[in-house]
Amino acid sequence: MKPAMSDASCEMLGDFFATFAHTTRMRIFCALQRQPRMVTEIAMEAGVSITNASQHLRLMRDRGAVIAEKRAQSVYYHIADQRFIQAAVLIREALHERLRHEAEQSSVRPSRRRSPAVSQPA
Amino acid sequence: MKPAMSDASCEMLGDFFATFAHTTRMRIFCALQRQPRMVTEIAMEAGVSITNASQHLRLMRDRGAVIAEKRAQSVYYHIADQRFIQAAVLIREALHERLRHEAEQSSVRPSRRRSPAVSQPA
DNA sequence: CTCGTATTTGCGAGATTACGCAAATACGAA
DNA sequence: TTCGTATTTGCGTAATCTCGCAAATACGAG
Repeated sequence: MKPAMSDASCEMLGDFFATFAHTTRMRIFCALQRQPRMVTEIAMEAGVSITNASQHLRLMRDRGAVIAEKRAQSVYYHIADQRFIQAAVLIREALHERLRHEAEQSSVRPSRRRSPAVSQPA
Repeated sequence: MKPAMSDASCEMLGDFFATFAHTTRMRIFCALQRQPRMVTEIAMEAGVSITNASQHLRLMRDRGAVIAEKRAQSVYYHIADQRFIQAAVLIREALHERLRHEAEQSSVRPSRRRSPAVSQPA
């Protein structure tokens, strides 16, 4: 029964998912999808302080999600790998689809919790 | 300058990434890729207590990452959407590739931090 | 060198998350 | 119903994360 992914891979992936597990960092990620940006711009687009943007960017950089490049007196950041964007797209589609289904459900049956708890056998 | 993703989408995606932002949950995710499993099995494969597995599973279920189904006296869990697996594969490949590159680099230059800090212009 | 812009860092408080333990449920079998 | 297996929940503590503020750097322009 060999694991599909080693323990090390699981830890690495878990850490990486944590990189995007924050609304602000996800907003930063979105902003960078369009083009490289300097910290001040990123902070503005994400609606946070420059200090805070820098803190999040450091975390993302340390985990390999983004890459920093110095140009003149500014530091420009860009996404490290296009596959991160592809992955986010896949997830977003799946979540949106689920939202649509839930919307349909709730028009028939009144709401309950965020996701169906345990489906009972028919 | 319209956002590639709305604020709501960013929050939703951020929350979702948090769902996998933990080594144990990633291990659970791996275990479930092979086939549906009951809590006891999951706990064993992930190397955690049953209580703890149940706690993580609840979080994952509430966020729509996995689906629970009752069979006899057990509850079987499975991954809610194949795209989550595809996304993880994309990310894993990107990270592994980066690891390989870093390994090559470090055989030339001694290591420093986890990711290159700021690349200097040539 | 001195100034000003751009970014990073140290630090502490507040908020959130993780996990063990004990107790509560759920439910099929006898 | 009573028992036993399977799972969930409540709760308190420990660990981690987030963010603002002040201070430190980095560096091009004058």
